[in-house]
Amino acid sequence: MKGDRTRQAILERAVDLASLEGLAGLTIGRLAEDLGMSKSGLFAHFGSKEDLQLATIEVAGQRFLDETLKPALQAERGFPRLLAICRAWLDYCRRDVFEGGCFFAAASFEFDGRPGPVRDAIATAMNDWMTFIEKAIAMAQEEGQLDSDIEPKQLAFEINSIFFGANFSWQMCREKDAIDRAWKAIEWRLDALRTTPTKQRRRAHR
Amino acid sequence: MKGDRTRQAILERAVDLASLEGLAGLTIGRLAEDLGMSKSGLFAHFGSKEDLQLATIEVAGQRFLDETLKPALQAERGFPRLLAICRAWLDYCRRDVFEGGCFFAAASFEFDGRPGPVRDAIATAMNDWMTFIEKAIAMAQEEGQLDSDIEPKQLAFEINSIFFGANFSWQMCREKDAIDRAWKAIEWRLDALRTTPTKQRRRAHR
DNA sequence: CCTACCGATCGGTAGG
DNA sequence: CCTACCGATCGGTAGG
Repeated sequence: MKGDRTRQAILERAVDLASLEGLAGLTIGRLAEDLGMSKSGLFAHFGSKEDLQLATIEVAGQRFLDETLKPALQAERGFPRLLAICRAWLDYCRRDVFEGGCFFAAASFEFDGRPGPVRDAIATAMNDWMTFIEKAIAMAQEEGQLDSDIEPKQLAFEINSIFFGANFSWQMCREKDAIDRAWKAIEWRLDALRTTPTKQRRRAHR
Repeated sequence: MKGDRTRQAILERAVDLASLEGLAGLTIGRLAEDLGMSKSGLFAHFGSKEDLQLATIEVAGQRFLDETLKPALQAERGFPRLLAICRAWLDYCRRDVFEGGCFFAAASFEFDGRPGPVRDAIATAMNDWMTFIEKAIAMAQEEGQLDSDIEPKQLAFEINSIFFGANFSWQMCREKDAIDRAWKAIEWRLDALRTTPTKQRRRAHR
């Protein structure tokens, strides 16, 4: 019980530290010092550094799910939900849900050249995420609200690219209108692909 | 003379190593072993690790300029040059000009949470690059070939986002059609914004 | 450009 | 969860 709470506290801090200084740059000594406990005491919760990294990825995924994805799923399926997901992501970026920006964007660019279980876990998480967007797109098409000519994979690629761009402008360039630009780009693209639009709704998300 | 050649050889290897394992993950010992020389012999070419990192960024910029930007500038100014720059970037991605993918994309996401001179140097390089794209867009507008209603900063943001997305799909997901998807996205966007198009040209780059 | 070092920190272990 | 360690590697220096 208490061990579980400690473990969770370690991992919550590990997630933020990793978003700031990298998942590879995460060191047990630094993390222990940050939490005011001994290195070996912290280490006892994990079998190896790799295990710590894998557990950190899992907790990051949970936080993303709780803070971003689940709320967006309240929107009605189809076009509204697709929009809600995009908005939720940009809001997650703006709110700095992870101290150093999107954990998964950082981890992806950090580990794309480092084969191993950590890279595989990040790739799986990102793949799940991309598949999730694709399904939201396909649903909007099934509802007859989105042009069926566009391949869901293509549109998901474009939307996710804008997310990377937003994270970059926000975290690296500290541009205040980073999120606005990203939202404009997504809105233009989705509005152009929209079918049977309601005038009221079009106005609502402008 | 010989010292300069050695220094250049060290930095060329440093650039590729950094693109694979990160600019922070770059260690002097690893680099020296890779090049078959002593740690201190290598270190003597630089005053500190930070100097090595800053020199690595410079050489990466030079390689990008030589292999990607300069050839694209052969295209006639305006819309053709804007297209050529985008094509050149996607080709640079596909050709793996840096062993582990785009050095600057990786460095941006790695250092956005690590204040200091290294982060500043990467931010400056990225800022120069974004400004360069913006100017290419503005030129196409001046030539009357691109819709003047679109803000150059906005379109540059969108194009650069697609570049990040392409690098991610190519390096992390190992998707063969990553570059095709990115090219499609850019082509669609630019074609929609194009004014006074020639039928012949439109067909040529489809 | 080398050998031979330095103190600090790395991931990890022993034993309690 | 701790103290007290381990060998390896880190960035960096002295002296040649």
